[in-house]
Amino acid sequence: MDLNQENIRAQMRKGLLEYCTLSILAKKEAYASSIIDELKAANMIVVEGTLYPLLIRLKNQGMLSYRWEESTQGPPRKYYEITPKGKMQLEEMKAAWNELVETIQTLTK
Amino acid sequence: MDLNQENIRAQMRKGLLEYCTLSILAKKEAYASSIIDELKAANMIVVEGTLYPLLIRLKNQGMLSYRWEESTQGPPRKYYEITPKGKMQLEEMKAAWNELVETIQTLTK
DNA sequence: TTTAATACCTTGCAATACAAAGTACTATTT
DNA sequence: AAATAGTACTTTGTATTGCAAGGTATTAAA
Repeated sequence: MDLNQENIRAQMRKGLLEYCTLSILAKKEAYASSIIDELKAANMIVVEGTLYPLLIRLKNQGMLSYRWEESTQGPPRKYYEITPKGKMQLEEMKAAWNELVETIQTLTK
Repeated sequence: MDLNQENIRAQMRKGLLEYCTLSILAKKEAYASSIIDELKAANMIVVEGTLYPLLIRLKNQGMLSYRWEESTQGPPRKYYEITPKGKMQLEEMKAAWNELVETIQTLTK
C-alpha cells in the first residue's frame, strides 16, 4: 500500500478502534497482544502502543474487566472480558456504524 | 439521539469529513455554507467552524480551487471546485472506504 | 441607523492514534 | 551463571482532527 493510501486509511480508522476492540472481545476474552495481532492483521492499527491506553480507558469506563493469567511461554497475560455495560455500548456502536455507512453511501453517490 | 450515541457518532465521523466534502464537490461546485448545510443534514458535522479549516487545507494541498462570486442575497460567496488532483484523491478515498467497510464487517461478525 | 440574515474565518481545547522508548518476566544459548 | 532473545505490558511526547465559541464583513429590511 502506498503512503498516501496509508494516510487515508489512518485517518478513516480514527474512532473505529473502540468498536473493533469491543467486537473482538464480544466473541471471546483475549489478552492485549493477541488483540493487537488481530487488529494489525486487519490493518486497523499500526503500533501496539495505540491499544493499551484504549483498553485502560474501556476498563475505567466499566466496559471491560480483566484478570491476570500465567503463561507457559513468557510473562503473565492480562485477559480482558467484555462486561454487560460493554455489550450495551457495543450495540449502540453497531447502530451508529450502520447509520454512518448509510450516510456515507448517500453522500458519496 | 441521546448523548452517548452522539459521542459515538462524533468519534466515528472523524477522518471521514474530507471524503464527504470531496464527494460533495465532485458532484458540483459549491460554496462553504451550502456544503455545511448538506453535511449538517447528514449529521456529519455539528458546527460550521469545523469545515472552513478543512476547505483551506484541501485547497492548500491542491485538491480544490475556488473563485469568488457575488450573491444577490448577502455577502460574496467562495465557490469551491474539485481539481484533477482532488478527483484522484477521491478515488483513493473511495477505495480506502470500501476496504474499511469490509474490514469492519469481518471484525464485527 | 439599527437590526437581521448571510457568509467567511480564527483561536483555544479535548480526544485519538502514532512514534518511540522503557520495564519486566521467561526460556534459550553460551 | 550470565547474556541474549522473545513475549507482554506500559508510558511519554507529538500531530491531527473536530468541537466550542467567538469574531469580521457584506447586504437588505425595519
